Amino acid sequence: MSSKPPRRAPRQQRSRAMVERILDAGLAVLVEHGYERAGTGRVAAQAGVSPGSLYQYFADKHELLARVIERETERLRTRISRAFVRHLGEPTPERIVRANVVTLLDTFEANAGLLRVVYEQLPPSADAHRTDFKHRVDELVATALQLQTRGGERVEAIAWVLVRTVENVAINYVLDPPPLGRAAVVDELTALITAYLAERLDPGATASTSD
Amino acid sequence: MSSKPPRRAPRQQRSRAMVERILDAGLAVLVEHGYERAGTGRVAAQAGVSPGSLYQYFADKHELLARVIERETERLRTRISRAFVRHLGEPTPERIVRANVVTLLDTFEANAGLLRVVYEQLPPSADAHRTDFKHRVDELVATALQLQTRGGERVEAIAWVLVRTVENVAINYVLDPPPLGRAAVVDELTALITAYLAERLDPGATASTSD
Amino acid sequence: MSSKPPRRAPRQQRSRAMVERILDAGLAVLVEHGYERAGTGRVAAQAGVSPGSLYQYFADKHELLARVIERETERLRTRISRAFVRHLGEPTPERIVRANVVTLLDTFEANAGLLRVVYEQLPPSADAHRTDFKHRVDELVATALQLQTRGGERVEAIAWVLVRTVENVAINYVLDPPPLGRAAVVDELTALITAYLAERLDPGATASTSD
Amino acid sequence: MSSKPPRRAPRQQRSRAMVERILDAGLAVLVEHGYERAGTGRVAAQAGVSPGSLYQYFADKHELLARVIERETERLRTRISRAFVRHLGEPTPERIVRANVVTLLDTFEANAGLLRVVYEQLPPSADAHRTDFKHRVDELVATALQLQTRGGERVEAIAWVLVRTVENVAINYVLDPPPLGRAAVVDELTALITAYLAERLDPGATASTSD
DNA sequence: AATGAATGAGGATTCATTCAT
DNA sequence: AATGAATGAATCCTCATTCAT
Repeated sequence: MSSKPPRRAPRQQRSRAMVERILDAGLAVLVEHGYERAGTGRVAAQAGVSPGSLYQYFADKHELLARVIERETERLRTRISRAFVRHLGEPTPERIVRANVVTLLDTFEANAGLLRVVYEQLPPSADAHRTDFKHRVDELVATALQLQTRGGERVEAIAWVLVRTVENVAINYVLDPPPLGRAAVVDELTALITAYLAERLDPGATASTSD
Repeated sequence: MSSKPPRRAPRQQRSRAMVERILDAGLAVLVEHGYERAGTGRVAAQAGVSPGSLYQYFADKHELLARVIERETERLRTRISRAFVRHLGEPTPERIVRANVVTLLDTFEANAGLLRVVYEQLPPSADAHRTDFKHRVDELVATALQLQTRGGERVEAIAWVLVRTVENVAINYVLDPPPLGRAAVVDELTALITAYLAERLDPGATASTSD
Repeated sequence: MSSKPPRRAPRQQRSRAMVERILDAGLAVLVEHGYERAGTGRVAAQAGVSPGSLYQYFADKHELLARVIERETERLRTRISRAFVRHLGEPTPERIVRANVVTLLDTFEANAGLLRVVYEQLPPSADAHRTDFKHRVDELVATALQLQTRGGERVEAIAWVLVRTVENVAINYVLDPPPLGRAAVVDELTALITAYLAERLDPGATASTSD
Repeated sequence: MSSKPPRRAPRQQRSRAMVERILDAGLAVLVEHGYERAGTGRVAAQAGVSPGSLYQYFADKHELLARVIERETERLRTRISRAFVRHLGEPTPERIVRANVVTLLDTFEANAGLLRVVYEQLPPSADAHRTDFKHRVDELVATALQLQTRGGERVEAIAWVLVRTVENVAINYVLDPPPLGRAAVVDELTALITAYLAERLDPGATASTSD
């Protein structure tokens, strides 16, 4: 059905600038008005561009908004990934975990508006990226665990649980801040992860809870 | 925000039945079509009621949908809370945790359609209830921890982190099922919580993080 | 693809009146602005109705315009058919033919605006009716010829040629009037048909009809 | 109506070639997509030219399409006229008529796509040429009749009726083919014309043409 | 002369809401 | 209380046309 002609990839400099302008405007509108109210008209106006111009570069409204979210998501991913690698130099596992928690909270706090849209208003059609993103992080974390430890087969399950745990605690801290103070959240989250990893990756050390 | 005059609460029995019919229809439409496509027309048709009648009981579309979500959320909360209390009779902490994890996954799996809407498509305007819901669960869990242990001041922070952890792991298990198998998820989540609680509530037992 | 819900058939009196108002407006707009410029906005304005109301009764723009044309075509057909039957009482074939020619020119002249749209601007999508209409006339004329004469197998071919001949001469007389005077056109067209029928249906005889 | 300044007639050879390319493209698009969907963008793309270039040679979209139709119409007219003259050498009037009928059907069949556009979708603005075309044919036929016979003053009326008759029968044969077979159509149309001409131009005689 | 990015008015359609019945 | 026809603002998208390069 939808045989829309693919929009031309911007090659000229002016075009590229225009695309950036539109994506910037899309982000602003998305954050200010939410997904449902992010109309093409509003985006065009915000970008100082005519409505028709949007369609020079994006097949329709959904592609435009998907690209906005894709770009921003990618930015976050890059920042977090780099910090992750950097933090591997920390001296103890607890320090590694803590440093990553801090980075995560910082990054999320700096992008609260975007996260609100991404986590609370994305229609299923635009969902693909969030899902893909997490799966890639799963693999990254599983790999890191595998390398760092003599972790067995459970590594994937552990990574999966960890990623979802950290994600949501951090998201909630930003989008629905608890009356706890940031330090407490960092401490608790760090403790949660550290205890879990100690239990799972270094089983001899302590014991399974009670039995 | 909403300066609309509040509609009269239905007192007649017929009215109450009508409200239920509309809420039922709202739920069905929400689950089948998603938030954006949950139009008043569709809800009215599904309820076998005229569009105008909706406004006898709800100020506008958003109040209607918010009430749908409120009602369903409350149902879930009740079910989970009751099970929580029941599970306190389990013999060991690990068994208590595990039983609650299982209940949670069961309940969420049985309401996947609703959860998808609530967790992926809610506009900010309809968001209030998810938040309230979690705050009440926070209190519940904090209280239980307080009673069960000699846990100190950190109880609230622990409860907050725990609730968010469990919530999201369970939600993800239902809405974006991992290639892990249910048993693995139950085991890991149980281990995560148990290790964390042992660490925090029974600090002497194992290692402390940094100190 | 197009699973548009069928519009409700108007049962109330008010609804029926509304449909008529819209169709009247559609005709007026069609005649004044032509098919391409017959926008839903213009039709609604002309009808003194809101744009949305159009869609209460018509699935889309094309259904609306098709219904306008259908209704008018049917009116013309009825008028011409009745006259056709009436004219069978004329004393000679030549008089029958002449009477029908006159009726045709009269009717077409009275609906020149509509005919211009129907014959010069109909997109293929709206074409079905013109075609159906002519096929029905073909059958009517073939039947009449069969009854009136001992005409053999060629009756269908004769009817087909006759219908197209008369149609276009009459249409051209109205839409692109020749510098001939109406009487001359009536005479010639009558002579054309009469000579043809005499030749084909009464092969042994000579030309002249009367006698 | 069109108060736009007339574009300069192309004098350079390259320009002339460009105009031809555009007209060719216009014809292709017109035949493939119909009048309404014959956008300037599509024509430019088909011609391998930029949209802006169109306006170097044509004041607007309508002039462009009108010129396309003008050129094609002229081609048809030329072909038919030449055949007409050639056919005057046939031995009997009936043979002359038949030969022309055959030529007409052949030519129309070979240009069905164009005719569909011209006869079913032309907006009034592009209509002028069809009209002109027929008037010139009228004169041609009237002259021929005048020369061939001692036909009196009615010659013009006869030509007018004849041209419209033949036109529409042929058009219908191509655009909405009857279930008759080509031979039958040729026979009937020939008979129609022959009988009519005999009656009108040779009034004393009987039906058959003889010589 | 040619380009093609940018324009922006225009058009079809939807849908939350109202109100006469 | 209920109805459902009517509303009309809002939305997405197209396309003829222009103009800086």
